[in-house]
Order: sequence, then C-alpha cells, then structure tokens
Amino acid sequence: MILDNALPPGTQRLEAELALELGCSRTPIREAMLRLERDGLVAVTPRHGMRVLPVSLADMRDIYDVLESLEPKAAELLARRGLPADELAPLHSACEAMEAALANEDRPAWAKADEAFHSGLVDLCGNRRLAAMVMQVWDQAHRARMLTLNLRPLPAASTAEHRAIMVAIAAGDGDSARELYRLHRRRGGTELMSLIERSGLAWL
Amino acid sequence: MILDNALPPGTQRLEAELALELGCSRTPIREAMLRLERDGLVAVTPRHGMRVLPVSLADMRDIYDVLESLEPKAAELLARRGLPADELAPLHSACEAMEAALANEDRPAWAKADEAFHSGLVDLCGNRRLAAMVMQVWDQAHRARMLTLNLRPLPAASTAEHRAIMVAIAAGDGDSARELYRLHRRRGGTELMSLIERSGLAWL
DNA sequence: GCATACTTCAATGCATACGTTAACGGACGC
DNA sequence: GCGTCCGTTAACGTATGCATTGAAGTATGC
Repeated sequence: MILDNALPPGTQRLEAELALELGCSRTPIREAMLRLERDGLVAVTPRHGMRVLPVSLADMRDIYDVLESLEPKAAELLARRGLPADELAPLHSACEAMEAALANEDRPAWAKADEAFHSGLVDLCGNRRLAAMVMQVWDQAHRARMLTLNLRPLPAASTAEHRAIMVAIAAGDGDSARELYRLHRRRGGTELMSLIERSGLAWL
Repeated sequence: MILDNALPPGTQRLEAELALELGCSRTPIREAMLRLERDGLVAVTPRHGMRVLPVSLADMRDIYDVLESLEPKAAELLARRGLPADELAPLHSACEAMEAALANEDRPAWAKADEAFHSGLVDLCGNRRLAAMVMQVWDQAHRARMLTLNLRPLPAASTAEHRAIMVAIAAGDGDSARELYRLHRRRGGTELMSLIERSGLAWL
C-alpha cells in the first residue's frame, strides 16, 4: 500500500485502525509496522501510531550514495562469478524488455524492466546481504522514481548503459562492469536529483 | 546474548523456551526474533524455533565486501562535511584509546576503541541509512573479530591507518579519506580471512 | 488572561487464549 | 523387515484481554 501510494507520505495510522481496515487483529499489524519501521518506510511513535515517511531530497541523496557504493560492487562480483549465459537470462530479458519499452515509449513497462534488471543483478551477485541492502533502499526510492517517470526525457541513455553493463558482465570483466555501473548510477542519480529540484518536489 | 556468545552459533531455541528463560511472554520474544532474523543473526523456521546462524568464511567475505563498499563512502562523506574539530572528538578519543591500548598490549581495549572509531565514523557521516547498514553487518562479524582478537599480531598497522584516516577527515580531504579507508578495510579483511583459514575456523 | 495541576481516556506493550498445522511416533499393510 | 498411512501433539500465528502510560482537555489559582 505504501509503495503504491495508497498510503501517501505523511499518512498516520493507529494499530487498531489498520487492523479494522485490513480485517485482522492488531498483532500482525504490529509486526508489519515494526518491520516497515526497520525498512525505513514508516516511523512508529508510541501513542501516535505509524507515520508514512516522506522522502526528502536529502533522503534521495543518501539513498543514491548507498546505491552508488553497493551496486557497482554487485556488478563486479557478478562479472567475476563467470556464470554460464543461461543463468544471466533474467538480465538479458530485462535488457530486451527495456529496449522494447523504449521503442514503444512505454514508460511504465520501462520502469518495470529497469527494476527487473537491478533486482536481477543483485540477486545474482552471490552476496545475499548486499542484495538485501540494495533492495531496501531501492524500495525507499520507489515512489520518487514513479513520480518522476513521466517528467524525465525518454531514458535512451540509461537503456544503452544497461546493455553495456550487461556485455561487461557476460564477458566476465569485473572492473568494467563496476565502473560502468558506477557511472550509470551517478548519472541517473544526478539526473533524478536535478529533476526533483527543478520540479519543486521537495518531498515525495 | 548472541553477540556475547551466550547463545553460540547453531543454538536452537523455541519461542516458549526463551520466554520462560527471560521471564516474559512469547510476544516480545517473537518480536525480537523477527528483528534478529531481519538483522541476519538468526534464522526462524516455523515449528523449529530460531537458530543462531553460524558465520562461514564465505559470509565473512560477503560482509567485508559490503563494508569495503560502504565505509570508504562514509569516510569521504564525513571528510566533505567539514565538521568543526569538537564534533570529531569521538574519533579523536577513539584513536588515542587505540594507541594507548596498543602500547599496553591490551587487545580487548583495542577492540573496543576500534569499534568506537568505526561506529563513530558512520554515525557522523550524515547518512543514516548507510550508518545503519554498516552497523548491521558489523554486528554480524562481531563474534569473528572477538575470536580472532588473540590470534592476530598486535594491530600496529591498523592503529596507524586509523590515525591517517582521522587526519584526512580533519583536513576535509574526501578522496584521501575514502582511499585510505578502502585500503584499511581491504588489508584488514584479507588479514582476517587468511587468519580464519589458517586457524581452521571454518565456522564462527 | 495565562500558566499549572489534575483528570480522563485512548493507545500501547505485554500477557494469555485458541484454532491450525506440520512434525513425530506408532500401527498397519506389503 | 520395510515403507506408508494416520493419529497425536506441540509449536506457531493470530486473536483478545488487561494494566500502564502519556497526551489532551478542563478546572483552578494567580
């Protein structure tokens, strides 16, 4: 519900309210709230329930700093694993889906393929902790990506960068994969950041 | 209890057992178990309770890959913040405590100061998410550090490296801080790894 | 009129209760 | 004797109950 913006940032909900809304008791609601708090999506303040956290521009900067640190490492690790081609199939198909979506100017499909590429990459890198951490901050930035999806120019550069990273990984070239990914992430980050600034969306 | 090895790796405990042991009901135990599971310290398997996860050599490699990605970034961010000297006091005193402990050959005190330095650094870097992630994997490696503390030579090199990082941060030199930290982390990681291998401690 | 102390009450954190489910042991068939 | 099916039971997931706590509103004194 939070990722789909059914509970927009700033929303406050008490345990009992959500229990009633979702037709269960307070116990599972409570467990979910504690988990969402640890995942950084909500703040739980006793007596006031949980509040869906807005994501500020500063938060986005923090998130992108984490992604810029972790994801290139994941690309490097994956390249060095030297997996057979068939195990890289998820990345291949994500690349192709991205290129098809770009040709059709279908932004939602592009975003979905982008997500598949990134989650596929960290899933395959062999480091579960790293993968979980990337997915955690990735989810936190989900709303921002969705909001800016239609504001940005068609992601032609980004699509090509994914393909280049894919090639480096398939070739087992860890250094290239890492550096290409770092550049990709940095360009995407600054682009998103300036887009947010220009559009006056200080809070997402 | 897990960090202090009061519940050694491999230990299995049911919710009800721990509730009895700790003198409370299942509810808070359950909440703690779910949190520890998310933190990667235990595995919860229905009908078998939680199991304290051992940390394998491969896990240590994963952990150090994460640390090597995140901590240098934290050092860079902190250096670029250009904090006044008094706000860097925790790092200064950690450095001094480390040097004193080294002179006294007091390994436990050294480990404590080392921990203070690293947690102080990520705390001050200004990126809460990054800090939380570092502390999470840091805790996972806690047992391994404690077990190897007395097996390694006196950490003279490490102590000097901390001081150098400290100087770079105080000077506001982000690039140096990042690279010095990366080298520090990499050297420490390979040292720990080979120590574990040599000592035959495949599981910690 | 404003600040302070008190009262009230709602939300929480934990304890307990209950129905469901799957793991273990025994019985039965082969 | 071995494999399979079934019953028992213990552990869990969720529901509910209860005491505690702190926030909001009210009354009182200055």
